[in-house]
Amino acid sequence: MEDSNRGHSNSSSLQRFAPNGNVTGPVRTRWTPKAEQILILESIFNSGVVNPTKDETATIRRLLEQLGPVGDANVFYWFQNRRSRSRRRQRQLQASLVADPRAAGVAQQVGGGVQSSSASSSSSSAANVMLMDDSAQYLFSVSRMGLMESTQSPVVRSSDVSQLHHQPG
Amino acid sequence: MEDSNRGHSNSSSLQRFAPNGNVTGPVRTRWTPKAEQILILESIFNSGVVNPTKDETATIRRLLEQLGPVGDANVFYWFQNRRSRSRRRQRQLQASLVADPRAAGVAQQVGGGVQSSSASSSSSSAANVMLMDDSAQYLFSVSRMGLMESTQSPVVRSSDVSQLHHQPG
DNA sequence: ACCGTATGAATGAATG
DNA sequence: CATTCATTCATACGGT
Repeated sequence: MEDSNRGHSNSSSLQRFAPNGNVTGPVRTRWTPKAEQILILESIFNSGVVNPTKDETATIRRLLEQLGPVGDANVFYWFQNRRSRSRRRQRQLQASLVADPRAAGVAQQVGGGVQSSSASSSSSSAANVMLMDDSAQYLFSVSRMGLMESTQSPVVRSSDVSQLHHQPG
Repeated sequence: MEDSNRGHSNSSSLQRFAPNGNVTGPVRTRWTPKAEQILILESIFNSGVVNPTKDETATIRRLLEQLGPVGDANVFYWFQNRRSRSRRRQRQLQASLVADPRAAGVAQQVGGGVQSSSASSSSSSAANVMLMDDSAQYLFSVSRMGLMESTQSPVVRSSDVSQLHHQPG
């Protein structure tokens, strides 16, 4: 009963009833990451892992899973969206400061800002380590688990999430 | 001196404090479009431009900017929400009249209702020109400014059909 | 003063 | 990776 890998549909708490009081509705299927999960994800992202490999994704998923139900697809989507949004913000920010140099310096927290190249999870190396609060312990767990070393065991657990495009409507 | 093309927060002296006098962080004030701005936006939307490209968005923003502070993001969000809600209302209306055929005929004004799915800003062509009130002058301005003539470089997408991951390993 | 609605903003999920 | 859709959150605003 490997219910893990696929995109997880939130099924815990938060029951939603139809506006007319009809309960026939299929109670929301979108993953809502918990605050701690987001913290972990952002820590990882900020640590330089902006585009995790398949196994890294699985590892991260396993980590997050300890705090609540989540699937590989969710993690994958999260990083994809994060990169995209990061880049967008970066561009907008750039444009803004070209248009108005006075805005320079304010540079509010818009995200780490992924390296422009095809940074396929430049894992270790010159990762721009930023904040090191409580969530750091999770990162340690990660490194211990081998996220940084991609020491993937030859255990092919049929965890091939290959096609995740078949989500129930 | 165009100080911003990014999501604009209302800068018109609307500082907001929590009811208890507590300044709860980043008082995120949201953009409140002026009546004339909404008129322009709806005119454009009704003229068939339901999904403006990036440069069209910039042009529209510039237009609106003459009536008050606004950013590209605001315009982007506006069209996105307009499309979404237009569709949603259309759906609900449909559902309603399937459920209760007696409701047919009332067909209240629920909005333009984007004609089809992939209507990627079918700008000119057979745009369903509807109302031609005062706001039409703005539209003329728009067309003069070249909103309809997206002189955009050929967008070649990498479209490498990224499965889940494609690591160079 | 509260409450319900309209709507700007954010983000997960998908598609190309 | 870019763009889009759907759903949800947050809030400005009008009604009672």
